Amino acid sequence: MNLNKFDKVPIYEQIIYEIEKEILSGILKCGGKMPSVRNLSLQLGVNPNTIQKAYTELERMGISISAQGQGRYVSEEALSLIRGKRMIMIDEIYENVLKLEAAGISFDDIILELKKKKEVEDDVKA
Amino acid sequence: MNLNKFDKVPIYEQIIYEIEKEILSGILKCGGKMPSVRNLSLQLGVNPNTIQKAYTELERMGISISAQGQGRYVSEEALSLIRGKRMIMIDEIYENVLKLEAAGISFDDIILELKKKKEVEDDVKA
Amino acid sequence: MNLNKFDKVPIYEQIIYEIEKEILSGILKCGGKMPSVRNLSLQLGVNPNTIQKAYTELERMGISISAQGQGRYVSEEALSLIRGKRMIMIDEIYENVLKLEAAGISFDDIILELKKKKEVEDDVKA
Amino acid sequence: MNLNKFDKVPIYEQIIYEIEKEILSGILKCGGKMPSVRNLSLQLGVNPNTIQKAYTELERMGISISAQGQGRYVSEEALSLIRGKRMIMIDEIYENVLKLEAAGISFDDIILELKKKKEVEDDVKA
DNA sequence: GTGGTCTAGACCACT
DNA sequence: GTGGTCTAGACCACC
Repeated sequence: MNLNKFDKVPIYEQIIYEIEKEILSGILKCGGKMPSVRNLSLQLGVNPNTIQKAYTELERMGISISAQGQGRYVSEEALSLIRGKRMIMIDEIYENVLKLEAAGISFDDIILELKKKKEVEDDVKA
Repeated sequence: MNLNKFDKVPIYEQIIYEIEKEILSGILKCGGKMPSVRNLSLQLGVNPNTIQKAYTELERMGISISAQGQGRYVSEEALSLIRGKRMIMIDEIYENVLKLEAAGISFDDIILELKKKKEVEDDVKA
Repeated sequence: MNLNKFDKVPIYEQIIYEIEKEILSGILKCGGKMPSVRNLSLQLGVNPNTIQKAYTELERMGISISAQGQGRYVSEEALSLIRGKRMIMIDEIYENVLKLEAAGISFDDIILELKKKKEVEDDVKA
Repeated sequence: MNLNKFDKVPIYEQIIYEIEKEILSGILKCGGKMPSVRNLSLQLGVNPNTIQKAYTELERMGISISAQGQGRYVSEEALSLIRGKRMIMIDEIYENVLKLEAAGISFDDIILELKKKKEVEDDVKA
C-alpha cells in the first residue's frame, strides 16, 4: 500500500482507497478475510485507531462486515459498491471540466488535451 | 458571488475562485480597483480576516497588488496568470482520470461518458 | 439452529436463545440430555469455547445441570425459568415504548401501529 | 443530558440519542448552532474525541452540518430524519414482540400487559 | 487472537 | 475560537 503521511488527504481515507483498490484487483476477495486492525497497523506503521476509523467507514459503506472476536470480512457486494463509487468519480471529473469551460477553455479542447496527455504517457511506457 | 460556508473547500479559496471568475469575465478589469476588505466582508457576510486571507493569497500569486493607503488593484498580468492556473486544472483532471483507469474503467470509456454528459446538458439548454 | 456470526448480539447469547427455544418447543425435554459441547461445536461450526460459555451461562441460570462425567441435562425447572425470562422481555419492550413516547409518538399510536403490523402479517400467512 | 458511563451502550451513542431528544423537544432548533466539541466535552465531562465521534455520526446521518472554523449547525431536515429513525424503532419493538410470541405468549396478552404497565405508571403520576 | 470504545494530549487548517 | 486528524496507550467483550 502506498500511503503518504504528508498528503493533505487524511491517512484513513488513503487506506480506504488502497483497500478498495485491493478488492478491485482481486488481492482481497469478496467474502474473504481482511487484515486485522492490529496487523495492518503494524504493517503500515499507522496507529490502530486510524485503521479502525478506515475500517468503520468501509463497514458503513457496506464494503466490509465485522464479526466480534473473529475478524473482518469483505462483503459480497463489495465489488459492485466500489464500482458504483468509482462511477460517481466521473461526475466529479465532469464538474471540474465544467469549471474549466467557465474559464473559457472549450469542452473539445479539454478532451483533446486529455487525449494528448494520455498518448504521451502511453508512448513513454512503450 | 456564490459562497457555500458548508462546503469542504475553505471559504477563502471559494472567494479567490469567484474573484478570478470576475476577472476572467471582465467584471473586474486589469488595473482596476478591487472591492475593499471591509466592503466585501459586509457584502458577503464573511469575516474580514477571511477576505484578508483571500486577498493576501491573490497578491502572493501576482493577481492583485496593494498600494499603501490607496487600496488594492487587479494586476496587469492577472488575466494570463489566471488562465495559466486554469490550465493546471487539466493536470488535476487527468490525475483523476488515471485513478479511474486504475479502477478498471478504460480511458476511452471515461471520455465517452464525459461526452455523453456534455451532450445531455447541451440538449437540456436547447 | 439459526446463528448469524455477523449479528451484533454475541454468538453465545444466540446459542442460549436457540437452546431455550428448543426446550420451549419440546425438542429438548426437561430432564433430558443436552448435546455435548464437542458435538454442538461441530454441528454449528462454532468454537468449543463459545459453546462452553453458553452452557456455563445456562447452568448459572439453573436451566441446565452438569453431572460429572455423565454429560449435561436440562433441569426440571427449565421450562418455568425460561418462561419467566420471557416475561422479563415485556419490561424491555415497555422500556422501548417509553423511549418512543419521549420522541413524541403517543402510546396509543404505538399500540395501533403494532396491531397493524400484526394484521398485515396474519393476512400474509392466510 | 443524562449519560451513564457504565451503561453497555457506548457513550457516543448516548450522546447522539440525547442530542436527538433536544432537537425533538426544540431545545436545539433546525438551522441553529450546536454546542462546540470542546464545550460539550467540558460540560459532559467526556473526552473531546468521543464528542467528535458522536457529532461525526450525526453528520453522516444528515442531522447536523459542520462549517470549518465556524461551528456546527442542526440541519433543516433534522426533525424529519429523527422522526423517521424513531419510526424504525417501532419495527424493532415489533420484532421483539414476535420473539415473545414464539415463546408461547399470545400477541393480545402482550398488548394487554403493556397497557397494564402504562396504566400503573399513569396512576403513579396522577 | 479479534473488534470496539475511551482518554489524554498534540497538531493542523480555517474563521 | 472552531472542526478534524492522529498518536499512544488502556480497557472491555467476544471467539
